[in-house]
Amino acid sequence: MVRTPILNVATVRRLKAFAWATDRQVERLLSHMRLQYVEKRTVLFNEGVPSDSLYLLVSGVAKLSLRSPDDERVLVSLVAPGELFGITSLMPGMHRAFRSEAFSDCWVGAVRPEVFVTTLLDCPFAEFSAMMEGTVGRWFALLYRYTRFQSSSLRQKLALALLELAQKFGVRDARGTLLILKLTHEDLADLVGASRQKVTEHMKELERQQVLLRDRRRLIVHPDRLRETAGLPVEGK
Amino acid sequence: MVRTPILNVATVRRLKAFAWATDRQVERLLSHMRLQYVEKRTVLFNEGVPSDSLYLLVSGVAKLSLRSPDDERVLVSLVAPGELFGITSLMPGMHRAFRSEAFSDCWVGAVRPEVFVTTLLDCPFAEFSAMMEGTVGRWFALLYRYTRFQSSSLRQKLALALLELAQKFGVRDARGTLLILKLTHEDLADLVGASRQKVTEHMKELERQQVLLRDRRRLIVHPDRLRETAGLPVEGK
DNA sequence: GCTTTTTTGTCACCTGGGTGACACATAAAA
DNA sequence: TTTTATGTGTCACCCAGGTGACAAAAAAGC
Repeated sequence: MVRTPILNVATVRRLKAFAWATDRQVERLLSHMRLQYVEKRTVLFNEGVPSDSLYLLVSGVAKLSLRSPDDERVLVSLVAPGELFGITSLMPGMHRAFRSEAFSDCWVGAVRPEVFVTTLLDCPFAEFSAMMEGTVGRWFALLYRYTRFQSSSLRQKLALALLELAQKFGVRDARGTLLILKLTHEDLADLVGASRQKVTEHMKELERQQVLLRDRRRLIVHPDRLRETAGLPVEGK
Repeated sequence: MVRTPILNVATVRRLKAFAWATDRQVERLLSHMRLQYVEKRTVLFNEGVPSDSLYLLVSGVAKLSLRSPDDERVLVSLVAPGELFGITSLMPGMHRAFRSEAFSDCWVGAVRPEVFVTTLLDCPFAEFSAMMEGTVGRWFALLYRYTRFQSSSLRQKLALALLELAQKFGVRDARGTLLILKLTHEDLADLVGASRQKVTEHMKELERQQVLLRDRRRLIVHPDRLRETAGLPVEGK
């Protein structure tokens, strides 16, 4: 049988979690936290599902991972005791970016993000949440792109990078999405971490496959086809 | 001559920045924002320097980059008008993670992070800042590792990953830093996005070079030497 | 217009790391 | 103990993508 750990202020301090909070705040937070035992290899949440809880790892090791286009698992990070995870729950309506599962047997504490914010910060959740999205939301998107890069071919990386650019700099056009940027192949190479020559080759190929086209030195891309070549799920499919 | 843009509530709304804030809040924020013109290729801030300002890109395109071990520039991201950047300033004492420079001629607005937080959130900066660090700080470290990965060899990626693990799971030991984790080469391979076989080869080699050693199935690493093989600046050098 | 610089396209060649295969070692289960 | 599974070490072979080199095309200066 597994002994339930004691979760009090002293334990939290030892874990070096919530270092900035006062004892009273920690106490209040703990009173709202439900402790659960998660057996090795059990999935705590899956990527893509709505995120309604924030987790504190009390003991054991947790694992964050991602399913790549070619169906491999990318291990994004290992979570140590004392760490908070599942922080997509702090941004409004955001879905889980990664899957979380127990790497070893774990004890985790779960709280509702609203409770977390209001007890520790004394500020309405909706406001804090909007603020987070406005400031770190984009950083999260970057992390997402980079973790995807891990297991992608150059072609896929290019598609991923172009998709991001289309979101930021794209305007609708009769022929697709026009990027209001003059980018050289070298810029793209720096963005995906590849050589200029290979980028040229792949861009030619993408053009041939009608994934994108060029009007003088401006790019016009076709987001759906980019998603396809990037190995992402295509909208409405 | 360059015409100074008008920065008022309407402009901000058009840029879709601070969508969650009220008109009054935006007005107050703008009154504290100093607008500046940044010519193409000019560096706004460098990686490693203290971060004391938060920026809003008003027009043009900005660029975030990183210097890799072998002295190349990794283009991390392009910033579009309406985006906030320089958000390390929202975490206490954090230094700039990336260099920012103008990709094209830009207009940027700069605010002090304290002003930003207190006008938009009505909560003491120190508290918000600590909260940010406690929640998204680790995510930032992840992004940092992944951007470094971009231009690294497998050996360097391994060193980088092991350093992160040493920070999270390491305890001091007579022989170095002991990782209190049982990791297989396959786990490491998933973490750095490589094949199990090559990881085995490189781990053997690192062992031979006394960068790490193994006690049964536990790793003992030497952080300084890891930093060296990862191509990071070594402490106290 | 002409000249200079920057970008693009395309080679041939090299290398780091992926793949499959298989022996050996270690651990867990019976 | 023996059996069975799970890691580790090491091959030989292949391929995506890096490198250098150079010509053609486009932009930018003048």
